[in-house]
Amino acid sequence: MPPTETRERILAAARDVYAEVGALHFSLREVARRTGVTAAAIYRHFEGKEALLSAVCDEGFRVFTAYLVRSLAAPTPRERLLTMADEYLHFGLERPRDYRVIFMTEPGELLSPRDVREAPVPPSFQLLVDRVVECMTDGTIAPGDPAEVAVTVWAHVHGLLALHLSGHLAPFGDEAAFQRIFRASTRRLVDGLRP
Amino acid sequence: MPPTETRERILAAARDVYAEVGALHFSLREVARRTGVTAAAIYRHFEGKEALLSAVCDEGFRVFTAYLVRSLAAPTPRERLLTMADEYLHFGLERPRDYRVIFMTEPGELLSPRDVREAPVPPSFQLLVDRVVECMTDGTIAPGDPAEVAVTVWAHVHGLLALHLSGHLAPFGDEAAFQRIFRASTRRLVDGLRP
DNA sequence: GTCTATAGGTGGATAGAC
DNA sequence: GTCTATCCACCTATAGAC
Repeated sequence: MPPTETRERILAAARDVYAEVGALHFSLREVARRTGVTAAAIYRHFEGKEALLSAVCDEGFRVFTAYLVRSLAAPTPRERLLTMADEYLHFGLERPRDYRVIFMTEPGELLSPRDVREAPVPPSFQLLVDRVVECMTDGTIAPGDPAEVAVTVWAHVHGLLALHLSGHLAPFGDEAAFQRIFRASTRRLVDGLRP
Repeated sequence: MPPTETRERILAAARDVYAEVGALHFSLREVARRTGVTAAAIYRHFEGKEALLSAVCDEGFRVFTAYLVRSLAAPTPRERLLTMADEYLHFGLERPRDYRVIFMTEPGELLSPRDVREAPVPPSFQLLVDRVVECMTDGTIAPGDPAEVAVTVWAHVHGLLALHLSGHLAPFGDEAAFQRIFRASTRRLVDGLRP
Protein backbone atom coordinates (compact mmCIF):
# COMPACT_ATOMS: atom_id res chain seq x y z
CA MET A 1 0.00 0.00 0.00
CA PRO A 2 2.24 2.80 -1.28
CA PRO A 3 1.26 6.41 -0.59
CA THR A 4 -0.56 8.01 -3.50
CA GLU A 5 1.43 10.13 -5.91
CA THR A 6 -0.49 13.26 -5.01
CA ARG A 7 0.26 12.73 -1.36
CA GLU A 8 3.97 12.64 -2.12
CA ARG A 9 3.80 15.78 -4.22
CA ILE A 10 1.97 17.55 -1.41
CA LEU A 11 4.67 16.38 1.02
CA ALA A 12 7.50 17.69 -1.20
CA ALA A 13 5.77 21.03 -1.71
CA ALA A 14 5.11 21.27 2.02
CA ARG A 15 8.80 20.68 2.75
CA ASP A 16 9.75 23.50 0.36
CA VAL A 17 7.27 25.97 1.79
CA TYR A 18 8.20 25.04 5.36
CA ALA A 19 11.91 25.52 4.65
CA GLU A 20 11.24 28.87 3.04
CA VAL A 21 8.84 30.54 5.44
CA GLY A 22 8.98 28.57 8.69
CA ALA A 23 6.29 26.65 10.50
CA LEU A 24 4.54 29.59 12.07
CA HIS A 25 3.39 31.05 8.77
CA PHE A 26 3.46 27.93 6.72
CA SER A 27 0.46 28.03 4.38
CA LEU A 28 -1.69 25.17 3.13
CA ARG A 29 -2.87 27.33 0.25
CA GLU A 30 0.70 27.88 -0.91
CA VAL A 31 1.32 24.13 -0.72
CA ALA A 32 -1.87 23.56 -2.70
CA ARG A 33 -0.83 26.08 -5.36
CA ARG A 34 2.54 24.41 -5.88
CA THR A 35 1.00 20.97 -5.95
CA GLY A 36 -1.67 21.99 -8.44
CA VAL A 37 -4.67 21.17 -6.28
CA THR A 38 -6.97 23.24 -4.10
CA ALA A 39 -6.35 23.67 -0.38
CA ALA A 40 -9.40 21.59 0.44
CA ALA A 41 -7.92 18.57 -1.36
CA ILE A 42 -5.04 18.42 1.11
CA TYR A 43 -7.47 17.47 3.84
CA ARG A 44 -8.08 14.16 2.04
CA HIS A 45 -4.37 13.28 2.53
CA PHE A 46 -3.54 14.87 5.87
CA GLU A 47 -5.64 15.73 8.89
CA GLY A 48 -4.52 19.35 8.77
CA LYS A 49 -1.59 21.75 8.93
CA GLU A 50 0.05 20.20 12.00
CA ALA A 51 -0.17 16.64 10.70
CA LEU A 52 1.33 17.67 7.37
CA LEU A 53 4.27 19.44 9.03
CA SER A 54 4.87 16.44 11.25
CA ALA A 55 5.07 14.21 8.17
CA VAL A 56 7.55 16.63 6.58
CA CYS A 57 9.87 16.37 9.61
CA ASP A 58 9.72 12.58 9.75
CA GLU A 59 10.51 12.24 6.06
CA GLY A 60 13.45 14.66 6.20
CA PHE A 61 15.05 12.83 9.09
CA ARG A 62 14.58 9.48 7.39
CA VAL A 63 16.53 10.70 4.33
CA PHE A 64 19.23 12.30 6.51
CA THR A 65 19.92 9.08 8.38
CA ALA A 66 20.15 7.18 5.09
CA TYR A 67 22.94 9.54 3.96
CA LEU A 68 24.93 9.08 7.20
CA VAL A 69 24.63 5.31 7.18
CA ARG A 70 26.37 5.14 3.79
CA SER A 71 29.64 6.19 5.45
CA LEU A 72 29.79 2.98 7.49
CA ALA A 73 31.13 1.21 4.38
CA ALA A 74 34.51 3.02 4.58
CA PRO A 75 37.41 0.76 5.69
CA THR A 76 39.05 2.54 8.67
CA PRO A 77 37.68 4.50 11.66
CA ARG A 78 39.29 7.74 10.47
CA GLU A 79 37.92 7.29 6.95
CA ARG A 80 34.49 6.44 8.34
CA LEU A 81 34.54 9.69 10.33
CA LEU A 82 35.71 11.81 7.37
CA THR A 83 33.26 10.08 5.04
CA MET A 84 30.43 10.71 7.49
CA ALA A 85 31.29 14.41 7.40
CA ASP A 86 31.28 14.19 3.61
CA GLU A 87 27.86 12.52 3.56
CA TYR A 88 26.64 15.27 5.86
CA LEU A 89 27.90 17.74 3.25
CA HIS A 90 26.19 15.84 0.44
CA PHE A 91 22.90 15.80 2.30
CA GLY A 92 23.09 19.53 2.93
CA LEU A 93 23.86 20.36 -0.69
CA GLU A 94 21.56 17.84 -2.37
CA ARG A 95 18.62 18.32 0.02
CA PRO A 96 18.98 21.90 1.29
CA ARG A 97 15.28 22.18 2.07
CA ASP A 98 15.36 19.01 4.16
CA TYR A 99 18.46 20.37 5.88
CA ARG A 100 16.67 23.59 6.79
CA VAL A 101 13.66 21.68 8.07
CA ILE A 102 15.76 19.51 10.34
CA PHE A 103 18.55 21.77 11.59
CA MET A 104 17.70 25.39 10.96
CA THR A 105 14.27 25.81 12.50
CA GLU A 106 13.20 27.31 15.79
CA PRO A 107 12.87 25.26 18.99
CA GLY A 108 9.16 26.05 19.19
CA GLU A 109 8.52 25.36 15.53
CA LEU A 110 7.14 21.84 16.08
CA LEU A 111 10.67 20.82 15.35
CA SER A 112 12.09 17.37 15.31
CA PRO A 113 10.54 14.09 14.19
CA ARG A 114 9.37 11.38 16.51
CA ASP A 115 12.65 9.53 17.08
CA VAL A 116 14.44 12.77 18.03
CA ARG A 117 11.73 13.90 20.42
CA GLU A 118 11.62 10.54 22.15
CA ALA A 119 15.27 9.47 22.36
CA PRO A 120 17.62 10.97 25.02
CA VAL A 121 20.18 11.31 22.20
CA PRO A 122 19.08 11.15 18.54
CA PRO A 123 20.19 7.97 16.72
CA SER A 124 21.94 10.05 14.04
CA PHE A 125 24.09 11.75 16.68
CA GLN A 126 24.92 8.37 18.19
CA LEU A 127 26.26 7.33 14.77
CA LEU A 128 28.80 10.16 15.05
CA VAL A 129 29.69 9.39 18.67
CA ASP A 130 30.39 5.79 17.67
CA ARG A 131 32.83 6.99 14.97
CA VAL A 132 34.63 9.14 17.54
CA VAL A 133 34.89 6.19 19.94
CA GLU A 134 36.38 4.07 17.16
CA CYS A 135 38.97 6.73 16.42
CA MET A 136 39.89 7.07 20.10
CA THR A 137 40.29 3.30 20.37
CA ASP A 138 42.68 3.04 17.45
CA GLY A 139 44.61 6.16 18.46
CA THR A 140 43.49 8.43 15.59
CA ILE A 141 41.87 10.86 18.08
CA ALA A 142 43.21 11.79 21.53
CA PRO A 143 41.33 10.32 24.54
CA GLY A 144 38.45 12.37 25.93
CA ASP A 145 34.67 12.47 26.28
CA PRO A 146 33.44 11.03 22.96
CA ALA A 147 30.13 12.89 23.10
CA GLU A 148 31.87 16.24 23.62
CA VAL A 149 34.31 15.64 20.78
CA ALA A 150 31.36 14.58 18.62
CA VAL A 151 29.69 17.90 19.42
CA THR A 152 32.85 19.71 18.29
CA VAL A 153 32.78 17.87 14.97
CA TRP A 154 29.03 18.29 14.52
CA ALA A 155 29.18 22.01 15.32
CA HIS A 156 31.93 22.48 12.76
CA VAL A 157 30.17 20.74 9.87
CA HIS A 158 26.81 22.27 10.76
CA GLY A 159 28.39 25.70 11.07
CA LEU A 160 29.92 25.46 7.61
CA LEU A 161 26.72 24.23 6.03
CA ALA A 162 24.49 26.70 7.85
CA LEU A 163 26.69 29.65 6.90
CA HIS A 164 26.77 28.44 3.30
CA LEU A 165 23.01 27.91 3.09
CA SER A 166 22.43 31.35 4.63
CA GLY A 167 24.65 32.93 1.98
CA HIS A 168 27.36 34.09 4.38
CA LEU A 169 30.14 32.22 2.60
CA ALA A 170 29.26 33.61 -0.81
CA PRO A 171 32.33 35.93 -0.81
CA PHE A 172 34.51 32.80 -0.89
CA GLY A 173 33.11 31.51 -4.17
CA ASP A 174 30.50 29.19 -5.63
CA GLU A 175 29.34 25.76 -4.46
CA ALA A 176 32.44 23.99 -5.80
CA ALA A 177 34.64 26.36 -3.80
CA PHE A 178 32.51 25.68 -0.75
CA GLN A 179 32.96 21.92 -1.11
CA ARG A 180 36.72 22.37 -1.25
CA ILE A 181 36.69 24.61 1.82
CA PHE A 182 34.39 22.19 3.68
CA ARG A 183 36.69 19.22 3.09
CA ALA A 184 39.89 21.14 3.87
CA SER A 185 38.38 22.60 7.04
CA THR A 186 37.08 19.24 8.24
CA ARG A 187 40.44 17.59 7.63
CA ARG A 188 42.14 20.43 9.53
CA LEU A 189 39.77 19.93 12.46
CA VAL A 190 40.12 16.15 12.62
CA ASP A 191 43.91 16.34 12.24
CA GLY A 192 43.95 18.70 15.22
CA LEU A 193 42.18 16.10 17.36
CA ARG A 194 45.09 13.64 17.11
CA PRO A 195 46.88 12.63 20.34
CA MET B 1 18.95 64.58 17.69
CA PRO B 2 18.41 61.18 19.34
CA PRO B 3 15.75 58.87 17.87
CA THR B 4 12.44 59.10 19.69
CA GLU B 5 11.72 56.56 22.40
CA THR B 6 8.78 55.11 20.50
CA ARG B 7 10.93 54.57 17.45
CA GLU B 8 13.35 52.52 19.51
CA ARG B 9 10.59 50.43 21.04
CA ILE B 10 9.22 49.74 17.56
CA LEU B 11 12.72 48.70 16.44
CA ALA B 12 13.16 46.29 19.37
CA ALA B 13 9.73 44.76 18.83
CA ALA B 14 10.44 44.44 15.12
CA ARG B 15 13.69 42.61 15.86
CA ASP B 16 11.83 40.15 18.09
CA VAL B 17 9.08 39.48 15.57
CA TYR B 18 11.58 39.16 12.74
CA ALA B 19 13.71 36.68 14.67
CA GLU B 20 10.64 34.64 15.55
CA VAL B 21 8.78 34.40 12.27
CA GLY B 22 11.21 35.43 9.52
CA ALA B 23 11.06 38.29 7.07
CA LEU B 24 8.59 36.80 4.66
CA HIS B 25 5.71 36.80 7.12
CA PHE B 26 6.94 39.50 9.40
CA SER B 27 3.92 41.53 10.47
CA LEU B 28 3.66 45.26 11.13
CA ARG B 29 0.46 44.69 13.07
CA GLU B 30 2.25 42.29 15.41
CA VAL B 31 5.04 44.82 15.91
CA ALA B 32 2.40 47.46 16.65
CA ARG B 33 0.65 45.19 19.15
CA ARG B 34 3.88 44.57 21.08
CA THR B 35 4.84 48.23 21.00
CA GLY B 36 1.42 49.34 22.22
CA VAL B 37 0.56 51.51 19.24
CA THR B 38 -1.53 50.97 16.14
CA ALA B 39 -0.05 49.77 12.86
CA ALA B 40 -0.68 53.11 11.24
CA ALA B 41 1.56 54.85 13.79
CA ILE B 42 4.59 52.88 12.57
CA TYR B 43 4.41 54.72 9.26
CA ARG B 44 5.32 57.95 11.08
CA HIS B 45 8.68 56.37 12.06
CA PHE B 46 9.48 54.11 9.09
CA GLU B 47 8.52 54.26 5.45
CA GLY B 48 7.11 50.73 5.56
CA LYS B 49 7.82 47.09 6.22
CA GLU B 50 11.02 46.89 4.17
CA ALA B 51 12.56 50.02 5.67
CA LEU B 52 11.81 48.78 9.19
CA LEU B 53 13.45 45.41 8.53
CA SER B 54 16.48 47.10 7.05
CA ALA B 55 16.85 49.19 10.20
CA VAL B 56 16.61 46.02 12.32
CA CYS B 57 19.52 44.44 10.41
CA ASP B 58 21.72 47.52 10.68
CA GLU B 59 21.16 47.84 14.42
CA GLY B 60 21.88 44.13 15.07
CA PHE B 61 25.15 44.26 13.22
CA ARG B 62 26.20 47.40 15.03
CA VAL B 63 25.76 45.69 18.41
CA PHE B 64 27.52 42.53 17.20
CA THR B 65 30.61 44.42 16.11
CA ALA B 66 30.73 46.21 19.47
CA TYR B 67 30.91 42.83 21.23
CA LEU B 68 33.76 41.59 19.03
CA VAL B 69 35.81 44.77 19.41
CA ARG B 70 35.94 44.29 23.18
CA SER B 71 38.24 41.29 22.70
CA LEU B 72 41.00 43.48 21.28
CA ALA B 73 41.90 44.47 24.85
CA ALA B 74 43.32 41.00 25.65
CA PRO B 75 47.14 40.92 25.96
CA THR B 76 48.32 38.15 23.58
CA PRO B 77 47.25 37.03 20.07
CA ARG B 78 46.04 33.66 21.34
CA GLU B 79 44.07 35.29 24.16
CA ARG B 80 42.61 37.83 21.75
CA LEU B 81 41.42 34.96 19.54
CA LEU B 82 39.93 32.96 22.41
CA THR B 83 38.37 36.10 23.90
CA MET B 84 36.85 36.98 20.54
CA ALA B 85 35.23 33.54 20.48
CA ASP B 86 33.99 34.21 24.00
CA GLU B 87 32.51 37.58 23.02
CA TYR B 88 30.81 35.83 20.11
CA LEU B 89 29.31 33.45 22.68
CA HIS B 90 28.21 36.35 24.90
CA PHE B 91 26.54 38.11 21.99
CA GLY B 92 24.66 34.95 21.01
CA LEU B 93 23.43 34.30 24.55
CA GLU B 94 22.68 37.89 25.56
CA ARG B 95 21.14 38.96 22.24
CA PRO B 96 19.73 35.75 20.76
CA ARG B 97 17.19 37.65 18.65
CA ASP B 98 19.89 39.83 17.13
CA TYR B 99 21.91 36.68 16.52
CA ARG B 100 19.04 35.08 14.63
CA VAL B 101 18.49 38.21 12.59
CA ILE B 102 22.12 38.39 11.51
CA PHE B 103 23.19 34.77 11.10
CA MET B 104 20.18 32.49 10.95
CA THR B 105 18.03 34.01 8.22
CA GLU B 106 17.53 33.05 4.59
CA PRO B 107 19.66 34.45 1.77
CA GLY B 108 16.58 35.96 0.14
CA GLU B 109 15.27 37.38 3.38
CA LEU B 110 16.54 40.92 2.75
CA LEU B 111 19.48 39.74 4.76
CA SER B 112 22.53 41.62 5.82
CA PRO B 113 23.00 45.29 6.70
CA ARG B 114 24.63 47.86 4.50
CA ASP B 115 28.27 47.29 5.41
CA VAL B 116 27.97 43.54 4.78
CA ARG B 117 26.22 43.97 1.44
CA GLU B 118 28.79 46.48 0.22
CA ALA B 119 32.11 45.11 1.49
CA PRO B 120 33.85 42.20 -0.29
CA VAL B 121 34.45 40.75 3.19
CA PRO B 122 32.44 42.03 6.19
CA PRO B 123 34.47 44.11 8.68
CA SER B 124 33.50 41.75 11.51
CA PHE B 125 34.99 38.79 9.63
CA GLN B 126 38.14 40.78 8.97
CA LEU B 127 38.49 41.23 12.74
CA LEU B 128 38.72 37.44 13.04
CA VAL B 129 41.11 37.06 10.10
CA ASP B 130 43.41 39.61 11.74
CA ARG B 131 43.49 37.56 14.95
CA VAL B 132 44.41 34.45 12.97
CA VAL B 133 47.22 36.32 11.19
CA GLU B 134 48.56 37.47 14.57
CA CYS B 135 48.56 33.89 15.87
CA MET B 136 50.32 32.61 12.75
CA THR B 137 52.96 35.32 13.10
CA ASP B 138 53.78 34.49 16.70
CA GLY B 139 53.65 30.72 16.08
CA THR B 140 50.46 29.95 18.04
CA ILE B 141 48.77 28.69 14.87
CA ALA B 142 50.40 26.71 12.04
CA PRO B 143 51.00 28.60 8.77
CA GLY B 144 48.23 28.55 6.17
CA ASP B 145 45.56 30.69 4.49
CA PRO B 146 44.35 32.97 7.31
CA ALA B 147 40.92 33.47 5.74
CA GLU B 148 40.36 29.70 5.46
CA VAL B 149 41.45 29.09 9.05
CA ALA B 150 39.19 31.95 10.11
CA VAL B 151 36.29 30.22 8.36
CA THR B 152 37.07 27.05 10.30
CA VAL B 153 36.93 28.96 13.59
CA TRP B 154 33.83 30.93 12.61
CA ALA B 155 32.00 27.80 11.45
CA HIS B 156 32.77 26.10 14.75
CA VAL B 157 31.52 28.89 17.01
CA HIS B 158 28.52 29.58 14.78
CA GLY B 159 27.70 25.87 14.64
CA LEU B 160 27.70 25.57 18.41
CA LEU B 161 25.56 28.67 18.89
CA ALA B 162 23.14 27.82 16.10
CA LEU B 163 22.62 24.28 17.40
CA HIS B 164 22.11 25.66 20.91
CA LEU B 165 19.65 28.35 19.81
CA SER B 166 17.73 25.77 17.76
CA GLY B 167 17.43 23.52 20.80
CA HIS B 168 19.54 20.69 19.40
CA LEU B 169 22.01 20.73 22.30
CA ALA B 170 19.31 20.59 24.95
CA PRO B 171 20.14 16.93 25.76
CA PHE B 172 23.54 18.11 27.00
CA GLY B 173 22.16 20.38 29.69
CA ASP B 174 21.15 23.97 30.41
CA GLU B 175 22.78 27.22 29.34
CA ALA B 176 25.58 26.94 31.91
CA ALA B 177 26.45 23.51 30.55
CA PHE B 178 26.42 24.93 27.06
CA GLN B 179 28.87 27.68 28.01
CA ARG B 180 31.23 25.08 29.45
CA ILE B 181 30.97 22.95 26.29
CA PHE B 182 31.44 26.00 24.07
CA ARG B 183 34.66 27.04 25.80
CA ALA B 184 36.10 23.52 25.99
CA SER B 185 35.28 22.87 22.34
CA THR B 186 36.78 26.16 21.18
CA ARG B 187 39.96 25.51 23.16
CA ARG B 188 40.16 22.02 21.65
CA LEU B 189 39.83 23.46 18.15
CA VAL B 190 42.38 26.24 18.61
CA ASP B 191 44.84 23.86 20.29
CA GLY B 192 44.54 21.60 17.25
CA LEU B 193 45.59 24.45 14.97
CA ARG B 194 49.06 24.69 16.57
CA PRO B 195 52.08 24.01 14.34
C1' DG C 1 -10.60 12.46 -4.36
C1' DT C 2 -11.34 16.78 -6.03
C1' DC C 3 -14.02 20.71 -6.68
C1' DT C 4 -16.71 25.36 -5.40
C1' DA C 5 -18.56 28.14 -1.87
C1' DT C 6 -18.35 30.00 2.41
C1' DA C 7 -17.29 31.01 7.34
C1' DG C 8 -14.38 34.11 10.20
C1' DG C 9 -9.71 35.38 10.80
C1' DT C 10 -4.99 37.68 9.59
C1' DG C 11 -2.17 41.04 6.93
C1' DG C 12 -0.11 46.00 4.40
C1' DA C 13 -1.17 50.30 3.39
C1' DT C 14 -3.72 54.69 3.07
C1' DA C 15 -7.09 58.75 4.19
C1' DG C 16 -8.54 61.92 7.23
C1' DA C 17 -9.90 63.44 12.14
C1' DC C 18 -7.64 65.27 16.17
C1' DG D 1 2.28 61.65 16.16
C1' DT D 2 -1.44 58.88 16.98
C1' DC D 3 -5.92 57.45 16.21
C1' DT D 4 -10.19 55.19 13.61
C1' DA D 5 -12.02 53.59 9.43
C1' DT D 6 -11.40 51.44 5.27
C1' DC D 7 -9.57 48.98 1.04
C1' DC D 8 -8.23 44.52 -0.80
C1' DA D 9 -5.51 40.36 -0.42
C1' DC D 10 -4.41 36.34 2.10
C1' DC D 11 -5.15 32.46 5.52
C1' DT D 12 -7.55 27.71 7.87
C1' DA D 13 -11.16 24.88 7.89
C1' DT D 14 -15.61 22.95 6.73
C1' DA D 15 -19.96 21.78 3.92
C1' DG D 16 -21.78 19.79 0.13
C1' DA D 17 -21.88 18.87 -5.11
C1' DC D 18 -19.84 15.68 -8.40
